[in-house]
Amino acid sequence: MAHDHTLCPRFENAFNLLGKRWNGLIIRVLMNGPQRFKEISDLIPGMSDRMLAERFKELEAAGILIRRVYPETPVRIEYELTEKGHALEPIMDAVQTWAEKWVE
Amino acid sequence: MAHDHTLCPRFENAFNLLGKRWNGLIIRVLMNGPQRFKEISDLIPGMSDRMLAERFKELEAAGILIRRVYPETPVRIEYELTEKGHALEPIMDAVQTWAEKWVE
DNA sequence: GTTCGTGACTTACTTTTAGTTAGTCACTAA
DNA sequence: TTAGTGACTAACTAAAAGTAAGTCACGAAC
Repeated sequence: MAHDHTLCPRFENAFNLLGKRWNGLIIRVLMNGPQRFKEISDLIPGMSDRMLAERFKELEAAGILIRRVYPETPVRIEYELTEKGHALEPIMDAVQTWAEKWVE
Repeated sequence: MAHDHTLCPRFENAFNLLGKRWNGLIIRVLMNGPQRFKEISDLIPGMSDRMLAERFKELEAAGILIRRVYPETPVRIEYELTEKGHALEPIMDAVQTWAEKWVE
């Protein structure tokens, strides 16, 4: 057998996150700073609230974002990228660059 | 209503591709040059042949790769990135960099 | 003081997508 | 003649996503 350019397991793991529907868009939207549930929902056309709630839980568990509760009246809840989440910015930028050149 | 940082439709479109399971890994593997069905299949653990065949069709339709048939005996079929596909390299590199720093 | 609206979800149900197993077809080697 | 390989395809089941409606706490409007 020849040499195998086997996949890096960290790379695979990264694409388990990014390669899941909506995650890229959610992260992209949060790059503009913390936002509330409804704001994000409004910015991503086609995504249902159910999906957004589900993704938030996964992304929080993965350490990409945090959920902050401000106990005002009415209560305000914001979602914000962690350092790990912000570190995805170069990826988002690269996608944007590619998309501008090659999409449509 | 405040300003809306609405999503760029090209970006959205790009993530329709990258945000689909297996696509990132398939593209990553093809960055190392043209490869055959079975080689790619062997390099991506957990992905079935059915999925690979389906993804190839989609990625070919999206202009990311081409299917080349070499009429030898036995016939040899290779999948190769197009220019558009190769242009995804900075994204793959950015994912790799992020993964090395933040995954596991 | 009851309905109306908003924000952040949850539940129940349907459809779509993915995973699993087996099969096909054209060869070639034993 | 049988077994194996490469590149798929078909049939079926399981998991994920989509859709619609509901909940709960509140505050404002009629």
